[in-house]
Amino acid sequence: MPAMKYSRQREAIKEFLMTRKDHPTADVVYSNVRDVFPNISLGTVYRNLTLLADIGEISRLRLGDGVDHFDADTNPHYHFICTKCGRVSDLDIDVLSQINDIAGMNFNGQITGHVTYFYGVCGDCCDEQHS
Amino acid sequence: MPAMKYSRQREAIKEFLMTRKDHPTADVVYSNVRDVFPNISLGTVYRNLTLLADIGEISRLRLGDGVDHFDADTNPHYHFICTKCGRVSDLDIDVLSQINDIAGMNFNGQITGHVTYFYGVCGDCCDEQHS
DNA sequence: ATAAAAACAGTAATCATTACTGTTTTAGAA
DNA sequence: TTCTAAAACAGTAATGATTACTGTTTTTAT
Repeated sequence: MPAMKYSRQREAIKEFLMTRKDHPTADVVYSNVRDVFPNISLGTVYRNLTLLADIGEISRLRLGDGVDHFDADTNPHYHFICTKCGRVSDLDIDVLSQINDIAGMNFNGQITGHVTYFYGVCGDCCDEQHS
Repeated sequence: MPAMKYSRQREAIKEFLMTRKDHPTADVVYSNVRDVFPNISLGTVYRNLTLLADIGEISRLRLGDGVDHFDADTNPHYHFICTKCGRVSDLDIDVLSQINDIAGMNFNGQITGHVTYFYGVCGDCCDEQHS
């Protein structure tokens, strides 16, 4: 556990993430932060995303599409992923903590949490189907 | 969509999966089916697992640990993954279809399903802590 | 100013998974 | 039971996301 030092690259990564609510992948972060630091390396982006996630300043989302997404909003909340366009969006519902208890009823062990994401067709893709 | 032909390898893969309720990875399937078909290739295992999943005879689980797990039980059900030993087990609770409706309340789009897995400490790992 | 620790850019390595290639099986018809 | 086209195979190469390594540059506290 080495002491963390300030870095302009890390700040830029965090700042970029905060401007986006679509939970970009490391690659998207990379190509955008490149506008500010033209020769930042992809390794630096990955290292800092991992580092920020480890200290809890951002969160890493695994949504079953094979690539990690990152979110500057660390408040527990749920996500929706569109099966048509792949876009990720936030859902405005309370955390379903009661389902941990339901799951634990017939289970021999301790359930401390769950990961849930919803899927379907997003608003924009629904509109396209009607036109 | 080519017509599917019988294959002994595919049958062995399916049969092995049915003997296990711990949802093994492709690699585990590979090393076990190798006992019956000593020179089956890893590619064949992957191809058949994907094929079986596509026709709905098995299901593919993405539990956030970076590797795919496979399950011969295709009835919709939930899974638990132990944060200590990594073991995966089935949970005996009803499908929480009502949470799709809850999630859809403040959402502009159609929610058709969700993926949920629970985590915590399994029975065996709980026991170890007390000894 | 100095120096140790941390971070960097660039690149190589890893690991799960998929794609390719030439050979073998399967299955239905001759 | 041949024969033949399609499908599957074994073996291997390629892909793609992510992590690890290396020598250089920043940071930060003395």
